[in-house]
Amino acid sequence: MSSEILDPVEKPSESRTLAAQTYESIKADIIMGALSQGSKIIESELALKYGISRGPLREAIHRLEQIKLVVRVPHAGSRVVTLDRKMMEDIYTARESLEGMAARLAARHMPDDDIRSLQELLDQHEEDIDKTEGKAYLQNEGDIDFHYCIALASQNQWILENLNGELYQLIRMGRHQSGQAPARPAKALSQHRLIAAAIEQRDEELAEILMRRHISGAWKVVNAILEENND
Amino acid sequence: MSSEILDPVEKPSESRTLAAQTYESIKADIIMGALSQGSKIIESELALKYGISRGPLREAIHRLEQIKLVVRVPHAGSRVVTLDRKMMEDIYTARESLEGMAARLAARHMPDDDIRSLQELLDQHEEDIDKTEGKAYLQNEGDIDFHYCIALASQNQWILENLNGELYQLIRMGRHQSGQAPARPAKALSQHRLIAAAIEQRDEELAEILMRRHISGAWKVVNAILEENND
DNA sequence: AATATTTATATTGTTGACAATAAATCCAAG
DNA sequence: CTTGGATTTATTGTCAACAATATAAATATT
Repeated sequence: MSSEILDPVEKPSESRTLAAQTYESIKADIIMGALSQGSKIIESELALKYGISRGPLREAIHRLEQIKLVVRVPHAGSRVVTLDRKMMEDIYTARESLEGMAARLAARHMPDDDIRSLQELLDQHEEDIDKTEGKAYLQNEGDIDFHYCIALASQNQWILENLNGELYQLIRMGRHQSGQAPARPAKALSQHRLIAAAIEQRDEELAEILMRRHISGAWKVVNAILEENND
Repeated sequence: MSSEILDPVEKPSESRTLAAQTYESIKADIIMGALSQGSKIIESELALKYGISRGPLREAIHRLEQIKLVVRVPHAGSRVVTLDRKMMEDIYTARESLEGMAARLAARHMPDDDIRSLQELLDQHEEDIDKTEGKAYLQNEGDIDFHYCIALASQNQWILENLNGELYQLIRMGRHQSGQAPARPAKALSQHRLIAAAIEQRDEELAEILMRRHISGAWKVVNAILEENND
């Protein structure tokens, strides 16, 4: 269960359509901040930049609009989304709801072997924390790894797609903007272990409750950072 | 709070783009069954049918793909989605999670005036049930009205958009396919009243639990119908 | 006759030009 | 100066032709 699992279909960029390739490129540029929040997106400009025509670029932008990385108003144009506090709150609340349910479903459906793998993943994270103390980036990716495993184990396609395809992207973008914020890796790890244990014991109720607490706690930290930064 | 609230932005179709108009048309055709499940979508054919060129039609199809009414495979084409039992289960589960949270948030945020309006809406539904006994269609739309009000009252944009824009559409489509199935309007109404009461009392926990029970109960009914029909 | 290979056809992907709209600029009147 | 309205410009929306790909049909080979 490596970190690459996060980009599920990474076909050689040759075989995919231009629209799909460009979609991935722009998405990465937005998440990593190369395209900054609120900046205007001019189709002809970007088409030139990515070396394609406006057709496929348009398709890419529409897809980005659907996952809420881009805001578009007819005839007026598109901008990179601006992540304000309220939007982040909405996202974390939706995530708490869906991921709580995912944890419940994981406790119901996850095969024993996969639960063992999940716990090995947490062992790996523990090592990483000891070794690379302070380097928040890896911890964050590790954190997403764990949550992705739960979403996958829910075996609920809708929940998986919405968490992985939309909510996690927005949360990543938020992190990159407010300077790799979260961290507190040790506390997160211990909570992850409790959740995994609940799943192992097939305790659906507990798994859901613990996951919801975990995420609502994460939100409180993020919220504090957002409030002191600005707004 | 009339039924029209369900299509929030109904600008005169003149002012909108062709892509947007066509998107609405095709969406309606799919939901009402004019385009049947699993049928192939040929761009040039539909473009002719709706009297536009392939460009905007393509945009409409991409948007339909995003709300999962259409399944597309690159270079091969698109088909109207096929709602199998597993997919419906996933949808109802996601809905249970999100709408449970919406009920919780409604109990927290909904203004007193709106709660009164909500209860008047339920009075209206009661009259409708007495009058039009048996006519399931109105009851179903009424049911969606109630749930839409809750989603709106959550004041969570992400949850609102995903319930209203995606999940409700799929559920409507499912209903039209399996012949206006659900009904049981009296039982649904009494549950709606309990939920509204919990919201009125600002009991978040109860509102969430009642909503989840309500939806999981609805799923059991739908599931039974699906299993006897086929599969 | 069955299977593999090639050819043909239908359908999607991509492009550049054109039309329609909205934002920006400029000018005139107060 | 400021403000209101016309004019220009930049940008998006739409179209029709072309290229690339996958499915279907036809042919050849065992």
